[in-house]
Formats: sequence, structure tokens, C-alpha cells
Amino acid sequence: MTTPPSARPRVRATASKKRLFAASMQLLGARGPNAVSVDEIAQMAGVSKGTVYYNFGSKDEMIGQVLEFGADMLVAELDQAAANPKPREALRAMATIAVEFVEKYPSFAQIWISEQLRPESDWGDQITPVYSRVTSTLVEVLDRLVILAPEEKQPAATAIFGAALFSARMRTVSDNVADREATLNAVLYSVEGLLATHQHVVP
Amino acid sequence: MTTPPSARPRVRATASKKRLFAASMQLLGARGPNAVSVDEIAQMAGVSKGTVYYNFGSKDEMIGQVLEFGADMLVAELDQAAANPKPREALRAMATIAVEFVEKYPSFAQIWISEQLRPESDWGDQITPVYSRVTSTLVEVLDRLVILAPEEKQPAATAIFGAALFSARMRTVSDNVADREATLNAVLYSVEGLLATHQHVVP
Amino acid sequence: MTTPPSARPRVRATASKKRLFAASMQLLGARGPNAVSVDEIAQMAGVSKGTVYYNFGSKDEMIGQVLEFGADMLVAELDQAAANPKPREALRAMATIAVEFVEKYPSFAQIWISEQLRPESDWGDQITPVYSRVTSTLVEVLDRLVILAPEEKQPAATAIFGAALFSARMRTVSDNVADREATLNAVLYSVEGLLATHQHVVP
Amino acid sequence: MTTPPSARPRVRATASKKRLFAASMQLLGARGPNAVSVDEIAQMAGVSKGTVYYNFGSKDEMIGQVLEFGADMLVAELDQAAANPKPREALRAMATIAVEFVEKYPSFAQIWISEQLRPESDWGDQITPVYSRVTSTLVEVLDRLVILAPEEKQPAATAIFGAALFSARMRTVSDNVADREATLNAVLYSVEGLLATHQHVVP
DNA sequence: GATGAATGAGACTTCATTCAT
DNA sequence: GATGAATGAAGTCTCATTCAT
Repeated sequence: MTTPPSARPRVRATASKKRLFAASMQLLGARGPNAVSVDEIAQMAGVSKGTVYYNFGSKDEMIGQVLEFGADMLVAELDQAAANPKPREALRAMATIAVEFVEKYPSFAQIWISEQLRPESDWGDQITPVYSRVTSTLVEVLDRLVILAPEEKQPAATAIFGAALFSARMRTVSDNVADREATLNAVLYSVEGLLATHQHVVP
Repeated sequence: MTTPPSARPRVRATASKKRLFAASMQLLGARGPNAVSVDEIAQMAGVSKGTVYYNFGSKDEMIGQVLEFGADMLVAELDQAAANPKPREALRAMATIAVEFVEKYPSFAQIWISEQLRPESDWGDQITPVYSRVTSTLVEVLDRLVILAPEEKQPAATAIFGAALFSARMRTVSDNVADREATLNAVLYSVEGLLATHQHVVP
Repeated sequence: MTTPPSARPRVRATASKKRLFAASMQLLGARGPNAVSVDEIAQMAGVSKGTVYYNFGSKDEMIGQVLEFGADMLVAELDQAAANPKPREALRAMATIAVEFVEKYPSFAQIWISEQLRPESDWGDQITPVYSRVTSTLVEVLDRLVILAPEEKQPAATAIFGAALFSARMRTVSDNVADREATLNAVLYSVEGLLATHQHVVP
Repeated sequence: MTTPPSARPRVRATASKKRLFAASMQLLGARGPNAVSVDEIAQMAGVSKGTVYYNFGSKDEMIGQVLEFGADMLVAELDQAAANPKPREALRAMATIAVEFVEKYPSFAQIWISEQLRPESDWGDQITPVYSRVTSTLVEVLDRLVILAPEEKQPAATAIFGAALFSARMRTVSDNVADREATLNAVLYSVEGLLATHQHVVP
């Protein structure tokens, strides 16, 4: 209500909101939505529970915003890496970024991976985008590397994204943490496979 | 399993448990543990809630058993496919099986993918095994295909598993469902990549 | 149902019933009715839960019978001690018996002490008797010792009974277990008090 | 209800907790912990069940606090009566107080008497103190009356406490309620006994 | 802007009891 | 006589949400 007539309706972040954001990012990123209560977030943020509702209206809305924020962060970095004119290097950089991000916010990967499910995902509308935003970037880069039939593009990007996310996630869980280099190489075998089986864009 | 030799139908053995199993498999497979209540499962199975506790003791125990059952199912099929003497065909068969399984029990993939997280997963002990059981089979097959350094094996298998699971999962969600063939190919690019970058076992 | 036409309807105790009795006595005597489940009793007795209901009809009925049994045991011993022609010795013997009984079945004392309460005691009808049976015996003995006004009798017996039961109970809990002799003496001060303030039956 | 029309209703300070306290005191004091459900307490207090958990965290914690409160009440009164310079009068006053207290909160006596049992009483830590706090006061008073050997003190106090509690309790149950005077006298026979068998402090 | 007391739906679990075999 | 499977009422507790201040 009372939406500004024009200009950016930009949510003016109060101090409380910022603290809630930080706390959520940490808690959600570490344990996932279901395992974190509003009480806990409010407490870690040092505000009252009511403040959560004052600022976000609902838990789901808050999670959505946090998730969106995380997604923006990741996508921004990926897009930047994608800008590298050499597609192979771009891809390796992107994979590196993904692995590092997952290392830092383990649960985000989990959420993104898993919440694809819910037919009518509660706050899935803010989520699916991660997948599509990333794969569309991936497709662009792949297009600069090999010549793909239209129907091959999305599946290829999906496979790479899945391999990266899952591998990264396993690294954060497994005892015998594969060293990062090995993980990156494994993820990028897909790319080698594409190169081996498709015509290159630049000879 | 493996009903007594003596042939006695002995059917008395817990029809309720079977019904609970079926209901759980379906509900859990479709919505995940947190989104399903014991009430709901009992109701779908057509038994009282108490029966769940009579048969399983707790919700977690039940989920654990269902998950284990699903894992056994998948792993058994995969192992069978892995037996194919030609490793490339074995891998394609395995990928096909994975994709089909996920199609049938969408949430299982999600659970397996996502529940890697919980540091001390509640019923994770029955879960992580899926990952390790599958990757160890994968490693065996890969070993019959290309020559891999020890430290490359697990990451390679992990990447393939992740790509397969995630791609399969997306197929069940996405609107523009990639056709299965395209998905399989995309998943198997990793394998092509391995072949392209490593020495083959058999020339 | 199916009560024998005549003769004593004596409950013919089956083997199962005996085992249930033994188990109940032990469990109830150690933890009290509320803290013991029918499952537990049946298990300790090595019979099925259904057998409890076949033999007793209900948990309360079973508890009642067990409690009654314990009461009979105690009362029988007390009555025997009360037979001692010298009232003072009889009283000391009775106190000794009480203390020893409580030592052996701590929870019985507790139940008897505490379950006086329930206005409509669930199985209180089998219980209150302990108190009245004991105090009536006590009154008889006291009558042989001192001359009491009618209205003094019951309160005096009650006080002695309470002191004995409670003291005995504390001995089983307390760390610094008072030695039995000291406890007995303390309980019997009431008797000395009676002697000091009332006319003796025999000079 | 009965919300003050104006002025600062400032009563805001947990009126609910107070009401819960009152209701608990009454219900628990009348029927004991096991026979009272949280629902019932909440209902009698006119608050929601959730409020109980908001204020106390758990049923046990609430019971603990209520019991502690009751104990404090009783002990405070007893200590005051114990201050009477004439020990015999002090003792009679203490007995009177105990009897009256039990009359008012019948179940408290029961709980205190009975919960001595549980080896590791759930909330017994708040309970046992009643016994020791009272007996230590009793010992002090007795010391001002007669000369007792160290090892006689605790048992004597225990016997008196037991006699008083139990006698008082029986008065609230029994049909032929002994008149209070008779009960008091009976309880105090122990004291007479002590006087008759020990050297007096003051001749 | 913010708070914290209060709520109530709903989750999991226990357990005395019933009944067909 | 005995059993084991099944039940369902009742209990404790959690947590997202509301609202007066």
C-alpha cells in the first residue's frame, strides 16, 4: 500500500531490515528454510520477532527476498566472468565462482537444487530464476564455443549447472574433500565432451 | 523380502505396513519429508495414525526405511546396467535408468540431492549411501573405459551423478521438457570429455 | 463372567498371571503406576499385552490387585507382630516391619501415602484399606498400652503410621541414611509421648 | 475481560503468567501433576495453551515453579512460627500451620510426600528442598527444647514432619475428620516423647 | 518503526484398550 | 488361553502470525 506514484519503489532498507537480512543470509544459508525459525532469525539479528513481520510481512516473503539477494549476487559474478572473450576461460571462471559460492553459502545451493520441486513452490517464483538466469548465460557462452542445435542447448547447460552445483555441494560435505582443481576439471569434462563431439565456432 | 521357503502364505504379515510403505513412497516421493505429515500418510494408507507408530516407531524411522527402499531399488537397477561389458553402453543405460527413476519418484532425487547438507542428517545415514553407492559403481565402470588418476575418479563420478540427477529433475519440472534423448546426451558429454582427455583402457 | 457355581470363586492363577503379578510388583514397587506402561509390564513378564487384558481386564484392575496383594503381605506381618503380648515390644516390632517393607518395595509406601488423595480414587478402593487396616491394628495395640479417649485413638495411630511410613521412605532416598535404630526410636517417640501423657493400662 | 476503562491499564505485565500461576496452584494442589493437563490449566486461566509455553517453556518447568512457590509459602510461614521464643509453642504453631496449609492445598502435601521417590525426580530438585528446609528448621527448634545427640536430630525431625504431613493429609480425605485439636495433639506426642526421654535444655 | 505478549492450528508421539484369529 | 495388530483419544510442544501499545 502507499506505493510511490513513480520513481523506484525501492525498498528503503532500515537498520533492522539490514540486520535481518544478514542474519537470514547466514542462517538460511547454513541450515535451510525449514530448519530455521523466525524466532531464531530475529534473535540473531537482535530485533524482536514483530520486526520481521513489520519489515517483511511473512517468513516466506523474507526468505524470498534473501534468496533473491543471494541469486543476484551469484548471477552478477557469473555474468562478469562470462564476459571473458575466451569462452573456455569464461566457463572455467564461472565454475570456480560457483564452487566458491557454494562453499560460502552451502545451503543456498541446496535450496536452489532442491526447491525446483514444489509444483507450486511456495516462494519458488523467486527461486527458479536462479536456474534459468544461470543457464541462459551458460548457453550464451557455449554458443561462442561450439555450434549447438537449438534443442541441445538447454540440456547441455543444465547438465553443466547440475554437475557444478552438485559437485560443489559434495565438496562441502564429504570428508575427503576433493581438491578444488580436481572438482573443476570434472565439471568441465562436459565442456570437453562438447568440444569433442561438436563443430567449433572458431576453428 | 524373500518370503519363507515353506510356501505358507503367512500373509498375515502386516498388510498395513505395506500400505504405509506404498503411501509413503508416493507422498514422500512427491513432496518430501517436511511437507508430508504422519496424519496424511496414515490417511492415504487407510490406517490409523497409531498404526504408523506401531509399525515404524517414529516418523523418521519410517522415512528412513522408505528412503532406503527407494535407494535399494535404484541401486539394484543401476548395478545391473553396469554389468554390461561395454562401458559406454553401460553408462548410457545407467543414465537412462536414473532419468526414468527420477521421472517416477521426483522427490527422491530431490531428497538425495538436497539432504546431503545436514551436518548430522537426522535420517541421513540411510541417505548419503545413495550417493556413495552410486558413485562407487560409476567409478568401476569408468575404470573400464579410461585410465584415471586416483584423485580424478571420485570427482568425475560425482560430476556425472550430479549432472544426471539434476538434469533428470529439471525435466520433471520444466515446462519445455527436453526430450529424454537430448538429456541423456547432455549428461554423457562428461563421458565424451573423459574419453577426449584421457587414455582409453582399450584402444 | 463364568463364575463357578459355588465354592470359592478363587481366581485360579495361571502361569501368565503369576508372571504378570511378579513383574508388576517389581515395576510398580519401583516406579509407581503412572511411570509404568502396560507394554513394559507385559514385556518384563514375557507375555503379550493382550494377555494382561485377558487376565485382568484393565490396567487399573491389575494395579489394584497388585496393590492389594502388597497390602495383604504387609498387614499380615504387622498383625502377627501385634500379637506380641507386650504392647511396647509389639509396637517396636511393627515399626521394624514397616521400615523393612518400605526398604524392599519403596514405591508401595509412596503409593499408599500419596494415593489417599484422589477424591474418587481410580483404584483407591483397594488402597485406602491399607491405612485403615493398619491403624485399626495399631489402635488395638495402643489400647493395651495406655488409656485413650475414643477421639484420641485414630489420630494417634495415624500420626504413628505417618511417621513410620515417611521416615522409612526417607531412609530409602536420603544420602545420609539414618541408621535403622535411630529411625525406629524417632518413630516411637510418639509412643513415649503417649505414655508420658496418659494413664497406663497396666501399672 | 474487565479491562479498565481508562487510566493506564499498565497491568500489561504478564497478567497471563499470574493467572496461570493461580490456576496451576489450584489444579495442581487439588489433583497432582499427572492428573492435570496443560489444556486444562490454560483453560482455567483463561489463556491459550500456547501462552503456557510462551511463559514457562514446558509443563514440567511450570510445575516446578508452582511447586517452588508453594514451598516458599509454607516455609516462610513455618520459619516465622519457629521464631517464637518458647519452643513448645513454636512447635505447636508450626504444626498448626502445616495442617492448615495442607487443608488448603491438599495435593501439595501429597506431592511433597510422594515425590521424594523418583531416584532422579523430573523436577524433584525443586521439591526435595521442602523436606530439608522444614526439617532443618525443626531441628533448630528442637535444639532449644531438649538435648539431642547429633544422630538423633534428623530422624526426630523427619518423624515429626511425616506425622504432621500425613495426619494433615488424612484429615482432608477421611470421612470422620478428626478435629484439628486432636490431630495436633497426636502429632505433638512425638515432642512429648522427646521431653520424656531426654534432658531438657532449660530446666 | 518496533515490540513482545498472546494465539491456535497442527505436528509428533504415547498408551490403554479392543478384537479377530 | 493367548496373541499381535490396530486403534484413537489425549498429551506435549512448535511456530508463523497478529495486535495493542
